[in-house]
Amino acid sequence: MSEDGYDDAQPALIAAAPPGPVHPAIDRPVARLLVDVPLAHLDRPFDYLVPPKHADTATPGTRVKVRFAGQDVDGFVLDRLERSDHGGRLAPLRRVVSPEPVLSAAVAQLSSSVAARYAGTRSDVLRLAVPARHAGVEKEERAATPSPPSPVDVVAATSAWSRYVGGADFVTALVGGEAPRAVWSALPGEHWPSALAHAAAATYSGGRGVLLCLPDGKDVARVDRALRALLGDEHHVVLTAELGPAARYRAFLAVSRGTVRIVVGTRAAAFAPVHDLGLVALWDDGDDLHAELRAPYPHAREVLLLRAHEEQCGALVGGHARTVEGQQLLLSGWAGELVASREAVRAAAARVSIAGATDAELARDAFARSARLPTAAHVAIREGLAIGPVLVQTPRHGYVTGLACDHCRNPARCARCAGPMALPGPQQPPTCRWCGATEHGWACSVCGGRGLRAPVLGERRTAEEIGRAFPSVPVRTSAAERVLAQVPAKSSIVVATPGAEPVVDGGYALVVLLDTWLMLARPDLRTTEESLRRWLNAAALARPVERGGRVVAVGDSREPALQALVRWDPAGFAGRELAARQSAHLPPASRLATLSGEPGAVSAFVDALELPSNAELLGPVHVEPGPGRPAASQQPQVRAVVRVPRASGSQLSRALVVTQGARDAKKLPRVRVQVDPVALG
DNA sequence: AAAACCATCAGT
DNA sequence: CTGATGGTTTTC
Repeated sequence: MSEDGYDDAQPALIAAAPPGPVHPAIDRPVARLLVDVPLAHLDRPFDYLVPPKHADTATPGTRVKVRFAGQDVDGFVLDRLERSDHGGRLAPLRRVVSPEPVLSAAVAQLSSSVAARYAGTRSDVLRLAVPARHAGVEKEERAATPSPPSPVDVVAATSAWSRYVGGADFVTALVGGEAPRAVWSALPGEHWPSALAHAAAATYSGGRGVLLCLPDGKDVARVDRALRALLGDEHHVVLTAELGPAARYRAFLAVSRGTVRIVVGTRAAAFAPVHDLGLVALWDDGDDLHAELRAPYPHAREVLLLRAHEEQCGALVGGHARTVEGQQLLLSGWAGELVASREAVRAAAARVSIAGATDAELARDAFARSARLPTAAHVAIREGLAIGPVLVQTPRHGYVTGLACDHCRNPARCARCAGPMALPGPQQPPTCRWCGATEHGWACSVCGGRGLRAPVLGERRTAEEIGRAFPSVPVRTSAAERVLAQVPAKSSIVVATPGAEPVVDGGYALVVLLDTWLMLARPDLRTTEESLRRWLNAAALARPVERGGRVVAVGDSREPALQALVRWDPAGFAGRELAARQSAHLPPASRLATLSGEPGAVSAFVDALELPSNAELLGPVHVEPGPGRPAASQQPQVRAVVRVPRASGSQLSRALVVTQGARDAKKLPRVRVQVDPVALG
């Protein structure tokens, strides 16, 4: 972490008092502030004179308005000083937007570290960190400081963690004001919202604040309920974007003012100015919802780890799966492992089996070809329904946009450029999504097959098929547009897309994972890791083996990720995956940045970069104008990739900032820089 | 977006 | 050598 320390030290303040009009002497008449402009070369403090009428309100952390380069811009006061080291004359502060100190010293520091880590600007980070002001909320009567919590049951907290080796010690350390750091492999069936709430309560009982980050609103709601059950209503707040501006600012103020010191929220909550932070926790850190979509694209895990480092607090990174980044934290010794014994894992897990979808099995199994459901899975559903609810996980509609060979199921690739094939319309021949070539006589390059199938049917179609196969059983669906949080513990079938699986009291009798081969066909760096994560998360919802719980994965039993699922071995898988990344020079073993934009800009950027000698440069290559933003510029887009060994990561980030700054100063076309992007196709 | 800066050069 | 000019850099 220390390699990321942001060195923005200013020269000593030796200059004489500012020339120009002298105000009646006020205490520290100079305000040092960050202005809200997105240009990299202006990401440094600027000094302004504080007029006497603002002497008491323009305090560090407040929002102000200043005249900057001829226009009115917003800024945050970082500090008040006796004198400035700026040679020229200082302009006066125009207005104090609000005397509310919304940018704490800790978060100001954090913003610097995050900007440095992601080669972005502090103003971009601050836009993510500090929610928009809502004047009405600010005027509301201050919420009363809650009465001290009823004594937290530390024994209960300890016992909630006692199934993990070192779990009790972890809780004790949190209570005692220490800063333990752990990568937690949650047991299948674990009621993890309670476990997180217990860790929070333990930290709180030791007099410190807590920050819990969850992937989505549904998970936040579950932890919110667990915290209410443990501490009542007044000791924590929920902080998510979906609250709306007023409620969000109200929750933020309660935290910023120190009224409330436990925060549960989604990725933006990672910046919440919790007082006396004692623990930061992140659930399911492999979920890509933790990656911010706006520049500089920080990942909640990295933000929280930087915070744990800077604010010297405990850290808990947990999930059913283990990410390679989590594995890296263990390998480097930064965090310790919080896992259950093999026996405890075996006892908590369901019996996992693989229903074959190999060539030979499919050839014999007519039902499997038509309904994607091998006979073994069909039988398992029938048996499962006899004792409880059944969950069927199916890849999202449109999850894979390409076509696949209907015989060997390998993704169909363009003969010319190896791009993915798609059907542009109902009566049209397959077309390459990269080069646009149409393919009238397509043949599979692996098995020679000539049939194509559109591989993803989506959860509705799957539900229809399953409904036909089990006509007497209610079939529900849960997917992105309509997510069910919970289903009753009755015999029924739930078809859900990954991440939208409802929970059920007592667990599912059976969890079926459909089309595992499809998830693995995605052309991305993290495909296998991500697939295993999704399977583990669904499989963790099944009952333990002694209560008849089963998991059936439809796929190829030779697939390593499926074998890791059968053995319930997320740690072993992460270890092997990290080793593979190390030898392939991929993150997190390396630090990698993508530079995208129009061709001339990207190559000029690359030429100007002062790369460390051990850097590798790949590309630039032409890329699809990503589906992300509408056609703002019809310019062709290219992408270059730069990577360096992990130890040189901060050097790379600094070089990127320098080049971006130089280009911004010359008003050259912008190049989008993404450091360690989550997806790299 | 506006001001300050700077190099260049025609006119003295 | 000076002052006007036009493009570039800075922005407190």
